[in-house]
Amino acid sequence: MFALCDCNNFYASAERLFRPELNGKPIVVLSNNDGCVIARSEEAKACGIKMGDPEFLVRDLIKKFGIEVFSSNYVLYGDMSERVMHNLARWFPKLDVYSIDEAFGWLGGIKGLQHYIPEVRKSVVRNTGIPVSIGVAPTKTLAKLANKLSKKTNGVMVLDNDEKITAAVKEFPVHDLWGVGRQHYKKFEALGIRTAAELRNMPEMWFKQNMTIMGQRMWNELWGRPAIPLEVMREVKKGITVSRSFRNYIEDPGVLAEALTLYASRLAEKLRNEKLRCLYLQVFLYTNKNREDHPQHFPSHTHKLLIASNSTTDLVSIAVRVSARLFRPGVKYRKAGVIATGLVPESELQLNAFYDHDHGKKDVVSAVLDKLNLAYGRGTLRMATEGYEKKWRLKHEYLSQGYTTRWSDIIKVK
DNA sequence: TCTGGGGTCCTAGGACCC
DNA sequence: TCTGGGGTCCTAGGACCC
Repeated sequence: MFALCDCNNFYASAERLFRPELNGKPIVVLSNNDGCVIARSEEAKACGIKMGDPEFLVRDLIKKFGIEVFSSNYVLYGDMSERVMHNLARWFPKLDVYSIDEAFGWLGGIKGLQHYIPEVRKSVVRNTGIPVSIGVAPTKTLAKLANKLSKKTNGVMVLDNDEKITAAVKEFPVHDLWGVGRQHYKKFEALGIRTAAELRNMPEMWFKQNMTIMGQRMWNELWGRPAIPLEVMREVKKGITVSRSFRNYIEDPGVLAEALTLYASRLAEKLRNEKLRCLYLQVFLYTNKNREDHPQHFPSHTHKLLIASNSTTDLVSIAVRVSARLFRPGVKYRKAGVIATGLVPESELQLNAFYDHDHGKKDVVSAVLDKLNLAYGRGTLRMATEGYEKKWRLKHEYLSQGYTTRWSDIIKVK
């Protein structure tokens, strides 16, 4: 049996934990650049704010209901997430951390789940202050479904026999199923398939033909046969991305180079943190696809490195060079990013016989960079091409404090 | 004026290999 | 008239996830 544990309204709950006067009040958390709503308390949902709503379109609702607004504070959410996962890990023989606010727990032969699961839930809420919901079923897909249903009751739903599963899928809307997005839903709608029960009654081959092998797995999972295994070692990443929207449009290649310098520097830091180097560096630019009156341009290029690297100077110089080639005059760019792929462990550096490598000099520079920036704050020492003014930098007008990660921000008790 | 960021997996097609 | 079979690697694009 699998348990899917999910934090309720995670970012909103994390913000409210340190502002208890907001209990019972509507609050929302905005995406980076204060662009759109990515988390809502139950009270905010009741005000009619929807997931993904652009902030400027719901500004009137926010004012009308006095909704408290927060910018994303990922340092805080990351730290709270660690606490929740640490607590969950004590209750399950194996834990598969699936996202910042969700984990699959494997229950092995644990008996008496109807009593055990509520205990898990109570313990996590007591120890972290974050409310969680838990759904239990024989497969991951059904556990996700049980979890959704649990949110309407007391936060726990255990589907441990066929009768309970059949009852649960009977009226469950297909678009709420794990693995069904907008495109698949459109197809189901055209065929008149509304519920999970109706969907799983389709033949296996129909799933395979219409939804590739992913659909075939879903079909098996809906019938209680596990097709998606637990992944306890999820941390081996395939790629690492740093990308951001700009506060304003960028139309100047020099300013674009500033942004790419910052992103590539952050990417190099992330690689070094994970003790990885990359063999490929992809650079991409985006225009605003919501503006039909703007010329659109989504160029991208993947550069192959001769030797895998995680050095700031290497990645920055490639990113700046590539971005200059991708840039087209007269286009308003909205977003840019860098993606590192072909990741290899730092310890397994493969040298190139035809390349005059630097015998580790760049590693020394990177180490100095990391040491100074750790001691004196991120960005203390940086590449000159990053610029000084940075008018394109993210908007973060409603940022809360680093309550659990910065000494000066710790809450004082009178 | 104002619409996020970071991922995964799958498929198809091209280039290349023997 | 009629031009193989079996691979790998890479890229681009689609769909989905939180």
